[in-house]
Amino acid sequence: MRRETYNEFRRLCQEHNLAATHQREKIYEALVSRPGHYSPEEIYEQVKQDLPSISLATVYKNLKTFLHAGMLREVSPHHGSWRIDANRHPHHHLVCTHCRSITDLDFDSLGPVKLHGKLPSGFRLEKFTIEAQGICKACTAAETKQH
Amino acid sequence: MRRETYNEFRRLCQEHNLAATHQREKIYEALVSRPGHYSPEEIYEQVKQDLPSISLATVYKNLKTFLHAGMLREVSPHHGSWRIDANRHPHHHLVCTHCRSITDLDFDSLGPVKLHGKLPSGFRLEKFTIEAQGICKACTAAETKQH
DNA sequence: AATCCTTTAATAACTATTATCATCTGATAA
DNA sequence: TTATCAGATGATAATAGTTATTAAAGGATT
Repeated sequence: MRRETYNEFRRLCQEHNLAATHQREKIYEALVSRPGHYSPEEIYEQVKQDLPSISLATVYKNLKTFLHAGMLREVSPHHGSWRIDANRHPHHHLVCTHCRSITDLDFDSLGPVKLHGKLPSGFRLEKFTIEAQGICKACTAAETKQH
Repeated sequence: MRRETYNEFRRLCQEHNLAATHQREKIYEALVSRPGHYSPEEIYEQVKQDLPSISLATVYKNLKTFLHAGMLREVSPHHGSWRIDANRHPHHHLVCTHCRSITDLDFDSLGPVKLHGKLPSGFRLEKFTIEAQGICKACTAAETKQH
């Protein structure tokens, strides 16, 4: 691992009161040293090359730990369950990051995406999708009721 | 079901050579008659109120059938596996709808999202996310090689 | 009614994820 | 150094979500 990455990892662990273990180091490295956004399984495979005895559960657990500490983020708020869209008209989505509900937002509510320059060569664009992420009405209500 | 919806359902089935069965009718209705975007399990629960003996597998199978026929769409190309993002700088994503790979796109490559008017009342916006969906370089290459 | 093809329901199988728990590790104090 | 202890790990069981299998039911056509 590059010294810079290593120092950052140590710093982040210290900041969040996490032991900077060998396993965590390699998991972190597997994430930041490569360009894509990988699944736990892929990260596991990568780390296993250095630490053959690591457990998949350790990968999952530490990813959760890192996320919870704010060291990492989820790429998308809607993994985990398959959602179907029966609306054939162009539209956007409002996504509640709390209850994961998804509702439609009129196409005209948002301006078009403007591309500055070009996309990476070789990528064949089909469309831009915009999601408005936040907390829905119901969740906001439930929250304020609690306090 | 509203007559209009029913007719549309019949038409769509005919168009795609699908038997317009009772089960399919109710599944379709469960999707279009309500505002949100539901999971197979939720659709199953809804349909069960009319057809108590329907099987969850039937729901899955017909959702796939509808999708394949183009009668419906998936809300997101990346449900199914959890992806982690270690890039703490603001950025967008390029998503390949074929191999499901996700790579970063510079924040400055795209202009800001413009909101015309207001979002539905009660929704507390955290951020807009933009995804560029399409076919990545590797998949395009693999495709052309085949033909 | 007999035949054929499609669809369905039940359920087994599989994959992704989470929980459990015994063991191990590293830090600190004795 | 050893004893202690909290936290981390690895093995694996448990669960949730999804897909595959298969026997039976339904519907159209002969």
